Amino acid sequence: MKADKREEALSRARDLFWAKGYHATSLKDLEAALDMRPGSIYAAFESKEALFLEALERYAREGAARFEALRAQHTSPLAALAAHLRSFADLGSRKDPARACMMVKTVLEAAGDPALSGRAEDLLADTEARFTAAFQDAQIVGEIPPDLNTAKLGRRYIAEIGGLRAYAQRPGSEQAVAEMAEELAREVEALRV
Amino acid sequence: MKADKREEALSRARDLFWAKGYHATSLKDLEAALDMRPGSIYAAFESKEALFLEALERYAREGAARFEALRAQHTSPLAALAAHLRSFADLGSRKDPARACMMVKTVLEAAGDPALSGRAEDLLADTEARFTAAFQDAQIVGEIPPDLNTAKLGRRYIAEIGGLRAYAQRPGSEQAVAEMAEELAREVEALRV
DNA sequence: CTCACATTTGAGTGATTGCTCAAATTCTAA
DNA sequence: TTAGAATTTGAGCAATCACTCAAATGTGAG
Repeated sequence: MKADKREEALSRARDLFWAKGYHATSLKDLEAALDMRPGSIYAAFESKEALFLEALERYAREGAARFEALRAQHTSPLAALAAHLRSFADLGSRKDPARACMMVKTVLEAAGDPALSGRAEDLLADTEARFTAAFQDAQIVGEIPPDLNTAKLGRRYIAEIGGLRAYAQRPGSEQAVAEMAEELAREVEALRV
Repeated sequence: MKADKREEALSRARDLFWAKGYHATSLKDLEAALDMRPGSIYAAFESKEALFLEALERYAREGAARFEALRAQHTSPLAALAAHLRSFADLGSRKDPARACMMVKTVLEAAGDPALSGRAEDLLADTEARFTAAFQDAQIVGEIPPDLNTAKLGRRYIAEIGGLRAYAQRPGSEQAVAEMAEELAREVEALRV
């Protein structure tokens, strides 16, 4: 299979799995979404589980890239963290497959499946580490008080985003989500000395 | 089927569904957990979906009762809201089937199934309304400033709990969850005029 | 105890699950 | 143009899914 065709298929699989979750997505669904027959799917990806894991990996990588892009365009680490929160303000009006985070959805759905939940947990830990690193950098450049616990800030930050995006999954929450994203961004900015 | 036997079966079903989610729970699993044969399950409960909905309803009712009990034992509405947050401090050491909220898990897992996600959304809205009402009462008795938006406070409060409990689902989070619950409780208390 | 009724049983239903593989098709290079 | 390799096809596999129902068992009244 050609490399870009494979990427395209992986994107579609990511969208399907993100929207419906692992168990509710059948191979019939995947066949239709990827426009591939079972044999081709199993030739390109090892199994439904392996395809899911690769799609999840891709989802996490894209999210990390978006955050790193914000870090690159903001000199201030704190400004990047605030901008990242503000990027969820329009969560309600996006065409995304789901509003909640695919890693969080996986940890909650696949609690009994170590291969899936374990990988999702690791990817969430990586994500949290990136947020914590940004708070550390903010502390190093003197943006936030030196006595603040950056690990605690990172945990709180990722928990806050998880809560916001799970809330956003509820219908009619668009306005509330926009307000809450702005409120969270201001709270991060209020850490500035 | 005797009434208390039915209640017992419903409790076990709630635990199984709460732990594994709707799709990952098979009728075989339920037969074993309830110690009932398929015919009896279908005689007592209409279908797997109806059983799940009744179990979810029960979960929500129990959660509401716990919060109302806290409200009854605290004269101060704000103290009840803070105590409720502190009740999640030991989330990590409990024997509960799962650490995340079953209603949130359902909204995220059953996004494509209106019967399930719709009911879970409604129950979450009820829960949010109870929190909002507590903030309103706090405002009425003059515990918090009269210019605060209690609907906003209620939304933020339930989103915060959702985030905390989803975070708690990750392994090794016990200590962090205890700290975060305490931190959230103090922030609610800090609203006091 | 007996009988009528209510409940439980579990083998078995058709549908669907993730997945396989021989055959058909497409691609590559000489 | 053509032979050989690589890929795709889709009918069909065994296993499992949610669920049914005739038969067995349990229950309460007389």
